[in-house]
Amino acid sequence: MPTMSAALHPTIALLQNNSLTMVVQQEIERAILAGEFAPGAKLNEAALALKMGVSRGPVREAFRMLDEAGLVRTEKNRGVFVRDIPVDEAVEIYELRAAMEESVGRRLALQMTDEQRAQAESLVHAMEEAVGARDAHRYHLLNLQFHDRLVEMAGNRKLTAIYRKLVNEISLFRRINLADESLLPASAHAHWEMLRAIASGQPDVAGRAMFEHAIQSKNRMLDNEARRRNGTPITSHRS
Amino acid sequence: MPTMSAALHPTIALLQNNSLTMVVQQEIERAILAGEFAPGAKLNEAALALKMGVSRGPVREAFRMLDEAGLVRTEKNRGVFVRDIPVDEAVEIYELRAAMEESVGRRLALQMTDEQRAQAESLVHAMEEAVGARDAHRYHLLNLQFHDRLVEMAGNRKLTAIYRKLVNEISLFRRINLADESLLPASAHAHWEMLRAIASGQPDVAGRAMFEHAIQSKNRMLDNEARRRNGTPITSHRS
DNA sequence: TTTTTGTAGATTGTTGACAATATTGTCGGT
DNA sequence: ACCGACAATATTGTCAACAATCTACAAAAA
Repeated sequence: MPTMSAALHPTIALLQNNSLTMVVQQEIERAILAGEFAPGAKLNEAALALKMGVSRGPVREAFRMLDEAGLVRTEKNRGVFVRDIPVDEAVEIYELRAAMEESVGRRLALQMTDEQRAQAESLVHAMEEAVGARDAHRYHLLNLQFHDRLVEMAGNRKLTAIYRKLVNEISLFRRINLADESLLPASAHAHWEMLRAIASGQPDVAGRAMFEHAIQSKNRMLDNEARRRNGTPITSHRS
Repeated sequence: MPTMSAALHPTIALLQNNSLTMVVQQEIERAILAGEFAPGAKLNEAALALKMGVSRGPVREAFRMLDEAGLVRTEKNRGVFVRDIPVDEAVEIYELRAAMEESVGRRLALQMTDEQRAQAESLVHAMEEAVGARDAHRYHLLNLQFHDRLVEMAGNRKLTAIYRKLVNEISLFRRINLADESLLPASAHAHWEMLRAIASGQPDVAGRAMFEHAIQSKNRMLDNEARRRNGTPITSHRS
């Protein structure tokens, strides 16, 4: 019997490369990021194992991975809980992400290809369409994708991997953080500005643009947080 | 009976917070970073479990944590191996670290206290003593400590945690990377320059100083790598 | 009422056994 | 000597059972 390419049998390749631990880890991570487990919620080993049709061993191993990745927190003899990111840590993540995006901007100013720029521009176009359709959710997804692609284009895989982990963690912070629709047009415009800064070929300009954009994102988050604490009065937005 | 602070009973607190998995994870991590397991070496579950007097369960859970932390790599049905960082990934880590240190420099220029500066200066003094004693190993440790402290002083715990993971990973890259003694005096001088740039209070100057220092560290690594491939001719050093 | 104590149930921590897979060694054949 | 097939061994993947710990609730004491 001739050996056939595993690519032709995706299900076989799946089982060959993915241990139960990996499958369980990905499924729990997906569920957490999808909001199916709220931040602070307790994850029950036996219940999860039963639901996924495996024993507790793989579930426990998956828990250790998710803990190291920062998505859950483990308390000895008490269990694991979906992490609830405190505000100060969210601020730290936003600021660290800003520094990383600044670095990305500098790099892209020097090396972004025409094809890459076209790809990024098509994403902003799609964002504008989402704005026109008043589809804040779709806009949010495209926004995430836009930044992810830029980071990826910088070509530093380690940076990309860490950036994605940070994005995952920040998504655990107050999921009710959808920008209100009135801000979307300005946000779309800001993305054109970033691409223009990158296209200028000046690393400092591009880096500064991406940094400032990320800091504004942090400030919006802080505004939302303050509004929430004060009983949601509609305040003016920071610069 | 009044509840007593756990801090008064350190041994009790130790057992309460450390599961076997945690102990095993820390011990394996220590052994890897100490070079007791060479990069690429296979880690045998049963052997490790036997040596540490536990069953394979906690060892497997520790493996998943170390995998997520980037210290080992897991191949299904084949086992886990100490990661051997390829050159291109080492370059990525150095460049990412440079971006992070630039961010640290900027922040420190604005917020470093006199006490913190004195602490940093005392570390550089100790480094100069190590130079005088021709103690390259001690110099190396102080160098690591100096940068770690600066990063910590920036006050972003997330950044600090990720920085330390990067330092751990880079230590898996060609452990025979000790700088030759002739370079040490210049290196010590460079650290004074960084502190001076921070003390200037100008974020751009301080950030630039720390970035350049990190990039030089990357270039030294690349020089060593090239020398190794060419059969160790003594080349001139990059700027 | 409030606090404490004790017990039953549930949950996590750990272990050893079994199944699945990979690695090593052996034996003919060429 | 070299190569492939096949058995023997070792190692990893998974599971189910047992031990340790925590939680909830009720009874007893202050």
